[in-house]
Amino acid sequence: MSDRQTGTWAEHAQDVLSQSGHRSGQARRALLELLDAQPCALSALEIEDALRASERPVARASIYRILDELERLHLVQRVEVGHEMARYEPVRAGHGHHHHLVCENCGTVEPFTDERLEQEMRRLSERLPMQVAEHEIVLRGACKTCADT
Amino acid sequence: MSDRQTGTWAEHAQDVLSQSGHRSGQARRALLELLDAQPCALSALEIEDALRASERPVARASIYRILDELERLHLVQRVEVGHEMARYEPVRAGHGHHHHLVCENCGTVEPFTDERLEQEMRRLSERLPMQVAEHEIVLRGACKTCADT
DNA sequence: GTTCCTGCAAAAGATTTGCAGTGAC
DNA sequence: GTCACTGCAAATCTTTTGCAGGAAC
Repeated sequence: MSDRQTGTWAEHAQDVLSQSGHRSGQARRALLELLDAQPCALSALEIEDALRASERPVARASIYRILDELERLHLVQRVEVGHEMARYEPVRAGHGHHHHLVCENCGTVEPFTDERLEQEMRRLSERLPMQVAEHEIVLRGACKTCADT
Repeated sequence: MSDRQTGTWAEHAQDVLSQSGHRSGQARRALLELLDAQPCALSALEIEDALRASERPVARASIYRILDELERLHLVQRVEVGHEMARYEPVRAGHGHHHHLVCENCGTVEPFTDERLEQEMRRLSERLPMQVAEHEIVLRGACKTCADT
């Protein structure tokens, strides 16, 4: 909220982390940079593979621990898109908020945004018997490629 | 679509099952009745416990197999509400379609419905580059009880 | 009688935990 | 020097699979 708009999400995350008493290790740094470069959500195992493929592998347990902590600090959002494993993506203030299309055939996950939908969600949040902190919307079906086949 | 409106969901499910070439076993019958009596989604393990508590226990493997089949036939919907396991609930034509509020504090899951939201989803489905078959919406936050504490 | 349904036991896959060594501050 | 961070291995938990006996039609 009170951060400059300049700087990457990874830098922002580092700030938040150090302000909440964390030290800076290479595993978390690598993970933050990887996530920052992604257009959409990655699973823990995909993160492990990606980091192993680059020059800095990170142990699976560390990945889960780091993602856990990032989620607790609301720096990443966990997204459940289906039968598979959980996925994680950076939470970027303002822009970047989006939802997901999941192809039931090929499993592809794509992001989408819609302002009217967001308005509707804000209205809903007022009306419901709950203090709503976040929402998650998943649409399932056949993606263009699979529908045409 | 072409079924009478009378009869329970469990009966309807039995019909669909037999029409698609399934026989009728006691495990599936017990599971259908249990699901039919629930107001909201149950996990496979909760189903196992509930059935064991009643007079007709069903093996865990059977529960998963049956839920799988029911999902394939669109008789139940799988709902992912968080870190926990998957949950399943009956799909009732027309009425009964709803979404979920999840309390991040106590884990309670509650259903809600909203017609304007559904309209918005229909509009969205037309506009997106995907043949949308279903949608799932989860709101997270603090439920009334937890928010007041 | 044939084929599906079910239970049991074992396997698989994702995620978590315990512990010891290394590194940040 | 202290305490957080990380890796490795083992454990845990949910879900899946293989197989054999029993039930439905």
